[in-house]
Parts: sequence; C-alpha cells; structure tokens
Amino acid sequence: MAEYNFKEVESKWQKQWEESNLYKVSNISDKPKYYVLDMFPYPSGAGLHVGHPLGYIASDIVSRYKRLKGFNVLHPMGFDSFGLPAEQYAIQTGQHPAITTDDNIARYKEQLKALGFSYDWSRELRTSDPSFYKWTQWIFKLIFNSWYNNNTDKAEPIETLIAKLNESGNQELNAACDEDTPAITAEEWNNYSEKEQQLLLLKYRLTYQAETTVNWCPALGTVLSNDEVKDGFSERGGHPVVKKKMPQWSMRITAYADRLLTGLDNIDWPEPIKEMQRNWIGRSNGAEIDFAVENSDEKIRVFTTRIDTIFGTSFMVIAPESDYTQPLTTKEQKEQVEEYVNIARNRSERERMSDAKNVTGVFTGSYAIHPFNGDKIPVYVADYVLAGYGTGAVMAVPSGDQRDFDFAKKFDLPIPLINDAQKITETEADPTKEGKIINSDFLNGLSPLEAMEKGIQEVENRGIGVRKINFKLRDAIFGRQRYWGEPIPVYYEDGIPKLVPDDELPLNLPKIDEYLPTEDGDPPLGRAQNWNYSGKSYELSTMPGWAGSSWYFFRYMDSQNSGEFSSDEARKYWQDVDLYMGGSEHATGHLLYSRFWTKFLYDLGIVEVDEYARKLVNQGMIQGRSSFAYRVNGENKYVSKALKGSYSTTPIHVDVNIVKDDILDIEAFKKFKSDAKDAKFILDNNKFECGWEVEKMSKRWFNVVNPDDLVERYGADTLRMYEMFLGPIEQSKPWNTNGIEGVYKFLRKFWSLYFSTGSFRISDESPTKEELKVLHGAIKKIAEDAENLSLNTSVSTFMIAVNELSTLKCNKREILEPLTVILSPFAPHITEEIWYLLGNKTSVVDASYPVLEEKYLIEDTIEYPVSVNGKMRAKINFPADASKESIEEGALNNETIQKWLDGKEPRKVIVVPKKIVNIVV
RNA sequence: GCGGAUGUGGCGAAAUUGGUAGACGCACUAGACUUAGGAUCUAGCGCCGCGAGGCAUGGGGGUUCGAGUCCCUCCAUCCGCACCA
Repeated sequence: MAEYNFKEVESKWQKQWEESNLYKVSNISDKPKYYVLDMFPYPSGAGLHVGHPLGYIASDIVSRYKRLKGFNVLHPMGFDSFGLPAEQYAIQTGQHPAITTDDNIARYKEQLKALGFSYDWSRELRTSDPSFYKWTQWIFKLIFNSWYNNNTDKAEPIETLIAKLNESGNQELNAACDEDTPAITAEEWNNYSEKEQQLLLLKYRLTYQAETTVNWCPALGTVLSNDEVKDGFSERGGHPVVKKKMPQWSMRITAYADRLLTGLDNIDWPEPIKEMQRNWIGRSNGAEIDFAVENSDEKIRVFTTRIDTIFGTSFMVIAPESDYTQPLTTKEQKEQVEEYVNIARNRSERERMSDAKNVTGVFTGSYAIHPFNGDKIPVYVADYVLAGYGTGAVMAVPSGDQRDFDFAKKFDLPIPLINDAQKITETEADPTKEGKIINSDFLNGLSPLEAMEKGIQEVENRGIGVRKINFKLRDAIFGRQRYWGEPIPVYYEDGIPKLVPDDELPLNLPKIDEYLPTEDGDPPLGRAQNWNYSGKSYELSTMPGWAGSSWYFFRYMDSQNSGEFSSDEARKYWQDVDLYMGGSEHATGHLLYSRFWTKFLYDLGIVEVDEYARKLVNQGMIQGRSSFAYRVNGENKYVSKALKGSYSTTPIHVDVNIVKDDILDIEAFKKFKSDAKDAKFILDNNKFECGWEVEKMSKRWFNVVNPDDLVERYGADTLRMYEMFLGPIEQSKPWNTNGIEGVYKFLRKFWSLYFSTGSFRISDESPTKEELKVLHGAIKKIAEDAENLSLNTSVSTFMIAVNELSTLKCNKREILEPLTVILSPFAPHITEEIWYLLGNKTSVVDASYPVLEEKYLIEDTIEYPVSVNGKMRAKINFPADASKESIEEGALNNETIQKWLDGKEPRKVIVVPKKIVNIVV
C-alpha cells in the first residue's frame, strides 16, 4: 500500500478503536487528571454542519495531546436532547419526540465517529434519558429544600430556616426572599396553620412558585427566560414576546448575584464572556431614600447611584406598574393616569423598545417633599422607569441624566445645575463626575465622589434611607408550558406544592396522544392519564432547556451510576473541568445558570468546587460563504463576476458545493437551477467566476457545507487539520473550502516519507544534526502551540517539518517515529496506521510525547541582523557563545560595517542577545 | 448611547511580545516530467521602478537607534447590552 488510501485507513482504525474500547477512561489512575469538555449539542434534524466540529476538533487535539503527555484524560460527549424542535415536529406529525431525538442522535454519533474523536462513549449521556433526569429532578428537590442565608453567605437546608422561625420568627433573619415577605414573630409563625407555614417557606425556597411577570410567547405557548428573548422576540423561532403576570416556578439565582460576580475573578474565561456576565448581573452601588408626599402618609422610596445630585431633583417619576401609582394619583388626574397606565401595560416589549426615543408620561397630581430643602416636587408616571428595577421610582435629576433631561424638556420642568463642571446644551444633559458640587447646601464644594459618601451618611443619620446595592439580574423562570422537558417532581396538595419522594424518582414523562395545550389552556401534560401522586395532581409544566445542562459536567464523571448523582471517589478524582470549549452565545444563559447550580451544590457539600470550569475557550462561529452568479436582468443570461459591471444584473444564490475556487461548474449549475438549462454564460478567461458574501450558514442560502462530503472526498484527518489551519480557534470566520487541498497534499507527503519505491521502508541509521534539529524544533513548537491552543500555527509547523524532511530525503526511524507521535492528535488515523506499520503492538494513543532535547536546537553560530541607525543592512554570523563585548568588537571592526559607518565614530552600540546588533552614529 | 473585540498581499493568515513584516497554505504565472492528469517536482509571486532603490501592517500624530507590536487621536467592521436611575 504505497498510496495513502484514507478511506481504508480511517474505517479500519475507527472499527479497531471501537472494538477495543481504546478511549475508555478509568476513574482510578495514578496519573494526573485532565478534563476536557465540549458543550454538548442539541441533536437537530439537520445534522452537523462544518461549523459544529470546529471546537470538537480543537478539544480532541488537546485531549490526545494531554494523553501523550501522561495525563488521564476525561473527554466525554453527550446530547442536550430536550428541546423545542423535536416537540414542534411532534405537534405536526404526532411522532413522539423521543423517536425523532433518537434518530437525530444516531446521525450525530455517526458523524462524530467519522471524524475520529477520542470520546469515551461509554460515558455518553442524554438529558432526556430518565436515568439522567432522575438526578436533575433530585437537584431540583435539593434546591426546593434550601434557602439562602446571607449571614453565612450560602445555601442551607430549609430545616435550619424552620428552626430559626420557631425560635425568633424572621425578624433577625438575613435571607434571600420575596419582596412581599411579611415580618413575623416566632409566636405568629408557630400559630400559623401548616398551609400558612408552607406558603411562607415558599418565599424563601431557592426554587419557588410565585406570581411573576414573565416573558410569554403566544406562538410557542410557553414562557421564556430573559436570555431566551432577544429584542422582544423569542430566540428560537423569532416569535413576538409579551410581558404577562403568571404563577411560575422560578430559581432564586439573585441570591447568588454577588458570588457569581466575584467568582469571575478566579476563572480563566475569555474577558468578553466575563464582561457580558458582569453586565447581565449588573451590580450598582447606591442608596435608597424616602421622599415624603405632600398631604399624604405615603412615602416614595427611590434608588439612586448619584446621591450627590440630589439637590438637582426637580421632579419624580414612578413606573406605570408601580404600587405607588394608585395611591399617589389625585382625583383630578385619575382618568388621565389610568388611561396612560393601560396603554403602557398593553404595549409589547417590542413596541416599548422601538419607541424608546418618544418620551411620554402623565402628572399624578401629587407632590413629593425634598428631604433636604423641603421643595415641592411634582410626581409623574412615565414608562421610562421600570417597575422591576430598584424601587420602581426615581428622583429625576434632569441636568445629570439624559432621560430625565428629555422628560424635563418635554414637560417644561426646571433643570437646576448642581455641579460647576456641568456643561448642558439644548439637547444634552451632563452626568459628569468631575468638578465641585454647587447649589446643594451641605454638599457644596465637595467633589461628586465625596458628595456621594457624605450624602449617604447624611441620609442614614436622618433615618430617611439606606446604603443599597442593586442588581439587574432577575430570578430565572424555571417552568415551561411544554411537553418535551423534565417533569418537575412536584404534586399539589391543598394548593401547596409537595415533593415527590426520592424513591419515586425519576418521575417519568408520561405518554400523551397529542402535544398541544389542552382546551382549558393547560400545558400538554394536562392530557396525560393518571398524572397524579395518589390522586393529587402533578405539576403540569416541565423544566426549561437549561436544567440538564446546568450540571451535566458532573454526571460525566460517573455517568452510569444508577444509585448516586455521581460517586464521591469519581468527583474527588475529576474535581472540575480543565478546559471547556464552546460557543459564546451561551454567555448569559447556560454559562451563568451552570455556575449558579455549581455554587449551590458546593454550598450543600455535594461537589468539591464552586466553579466547575477553570478555563473556557470560545470557538468562533463558522459563517456561511454564499456564492452568487449574476443574471442579466430580463434575459436568460449569466455573466462572470469581472464583467458584471457592463450589465444590469441580479445576484442569484448558487449552491456552494458546485463552485470551486469561486469558479462555477456550469453543467452542475444547469441541473441545480432548472430554468437556467438553456441559459447563456458570458465567460471571462474561459471561466465563470462567482461573487461571494458572508451570510449565516443555512440551507436557504445554499451555503451549507456538510462535513460528511468533505470526509468522503478528503478524509477525516484532512478535514480536522484543515479546520484548525483555517485560523485562530476563537475567531469567527466564513467557511471556505478553498485551500483544503494544501492540507491533503501535506498528509500525502507525510505518508510518502515512510515509503520508497512502493513499499514501507524505514531506515535505522542515526540521524544527522540537521534532521534532529527539524524534529526537535517541531516538538518544541507543537507543544507550545498545543498548550495555548494556537492550533493553526501547529499545522504550519508540521508542513514545514515534513517539507524539510522530504527535501533531506530523511526516512530514519529515530526522526519519523517521534514525528508520528506528535502528529497523532491532529491526524489520528494516518498516524495510527504508520505506528502500526512501524511495528508497534499498541496504539499510538499509548505512546508518550517525545522528550524535547534543546541541545539539537542550539546553533554553532547565530546570525545577527546588523543595522545602522535603525536601518537594516545585513546579517552577520557570530559564534553562538559570543559575548556582548566580543560582538561589539567584531561588529565594529567588520570591514563592511566600517564602510557603512563612513569613517564616523559610533555613538552607541546596541546588542540584543540572539536578536540584533544596532549601531547608532 | 454604553461595553467588548478586530483591522496586515488577490484570499485564509504568521510574526519568538519592541528587532530583517508577510512564515505556512490557497489562488495565480512560468518551466520540467508526462500513455494531457483534479498527479508530482522546480522557480516566481505586497506595491511602484528596467535598475539601484523607494513605499508599505485602517488614517493621522507621538515615544524609540528601531513600532504591526507601546502611547494619543480619528475612522471602519463585527459582537453583546440597551430606558438599569
């Protein structure tokens, strides 16, 4: 077999690997552990496209590299198999989503296996599998049975809360709870009925059911979490979303806001992801202040981060949905306010956002009293203030805040200046933090920063407010009115949610005959027969998509364990993920929720770590690169790109699979587009060139490139290396198959190093210094690149090494065997075959990474570029052990240099060892 | 508007972190071998110039003997957030 036959080689070894369970990993090992995790895919019907494997290939290379380096590597794969598409397909066809899902997974696995990934498939998991969601339900129960103690700053079992309530009520409690939790004494608590007690506990539980404003998507018939809504539309499907009040299961993620924020400092994640999470959590420091209301007992409590500007308050604004609205509206204004509130309430998110520039609002008729100077301040209702943030009311400082400014202009309210550095214009406020405070009584003369501190102190002294930290983060809605998700292990007794006992788990998803909501508007589970716990109905909503993915990384450690979430030994050994590879689109969803659950499990002592992924790398998105042929308007005629300027044309999408190097296969095009079969083609240089544009990879634009086709044509090893060669892993880029030939050519050249005159022939001669230098140079560079994931340059390094060895006609075992080993993470099949041909009985996977010998890299002489006044002149060789002095001496006395110096004395000589000699005249 | 990232040949990209810019690959050009092949090999390939040489890392300015790299400023593209008080 002198010719490299990738088909034969790849299928042979894939079969071998599978039969011998080569990639099975043990939880018991003396080796250090390394855990490489890919974000598991949702198995969609479309199969993998060429963008999906990008991260998988990179993580597989790292896994294989770490194995060679002597680590015990956990590298699992599974499927996030609950989700909307399978359910919608079920609604249309009646086919059970489990069947669709199984089919899709089978196809995904086939595709993944064809790429030669070193996954331990014995650990495969699926979130929709009862043996997996049993533990998702188990965690749900733990969360339900916990509360957050702000004093200890961790979650605790609900029993400790009950003990405190028995003892002293909730007066001394410092806990995360609902806003409307009443203050009660121990006596009151003890006099509560069982039901009343349970209702109160719900206000503390880390997952709870409450009437909440939710994102309701009528088209999908379900609620969505904040991160599933983009610009007022659902992320999946792009349907409009409205705000609606509904009783919903929620997770009290807000209890963890601070820890989720500070935890970011200890993990090696990309800065943009950390920044997105920081913004999403949105911590801000400030104060809450009470404003009295004229002729009323009401007080308006506002939140501000700029208490230094309090003397610039010329009006107040409350949110339309705010509880203040009703009591503050006077009789005269009632009609107007109600009308406004109604309009505001019925506007969709989308309308509200697109209309953000239009300032609207209505006077309530009430006046607040400035707490420091006693001024009368009119109170307005306006929808630019949100009910959900802070207190739902603001003190408006028009000179310092643009929204307040716009409002003041529109309603002709005063705009007092409170800072000597403020420069406001006709249209713009100035929120400066420079300058000194003016017109502000006791704050005068202070800098804004000083004034903030003094203001807060004063407010606290007078007992009219408190220092306060606010977060943008909201509790996460946890229920979905869908079928294809984990059942929530809860039933209802007398309207109180009760947990299904552990020994009844998993609570299996029941069979139903139709997947639509019931006639009464209940979720699909309302159709299930016997969906009850000894006569008491189970919860009808299911868990959201992010439930299973919030903890799956712990399950891989011991995924077949049926008695435990995972064994202590397994978790103690694997600890956490060393490298997590996945897309940045999960920044404020999965990547935040999973940190939350990990911290929770850590608090309960179930897991050992409070951050589960040390290092995260985001692979870039692969975009589509659409090809276009230019059709002459009004004629059945197409024109090559370079000539289209002379015609009036319309670009027509062309299937990228019939275009090579931007040259169109015209015969294939005639078949692709039936109405073009008699078309004329105006060529340029005998070729028809297509234009191209970057678009999302989608069937619609005929720009989907399927990895199977490329594996068929070039083999998995070529595709793997080409995807890495494309550019830095973190970078998004359009897919372009141009250039794959170069990698294919490389592998054939590599192969031919081992063959001469048609047969495998390898020499046992000792290598020359030059050959050793090539090898060790490669070992060094590849190891460095693998450590910091510069996999694109490693491919280049291999190409250079193979080219050089090929030029040197080197076929020596001592060189080629180690080269095979360092290439094996990148091209596992071809190297496995070579390894076998070299006479090894075990897999190349079990080889160890060759030891780098720096001595082969050290040169006898070093070539220094020599420059005069910063201008490069030539390279001159110096002995490798030359000192700075001897170089100066040598360089200055060099005849050529003397000529450049033109007889002048050098003013300065700079020698950077191994780098440069620069002479300044 | 706020936050983040990125700008280098015809294209994808390198650049040991301040030291010969464009490695490696694609495309292209010329040649060799060929029972013409989508095989292989050799050479060329940033721009201007016959040449010596000059100009080049989004634009402008600065620091330095020396800047793709550091500083200031402007511009463009992409991504995220968006009435968060």
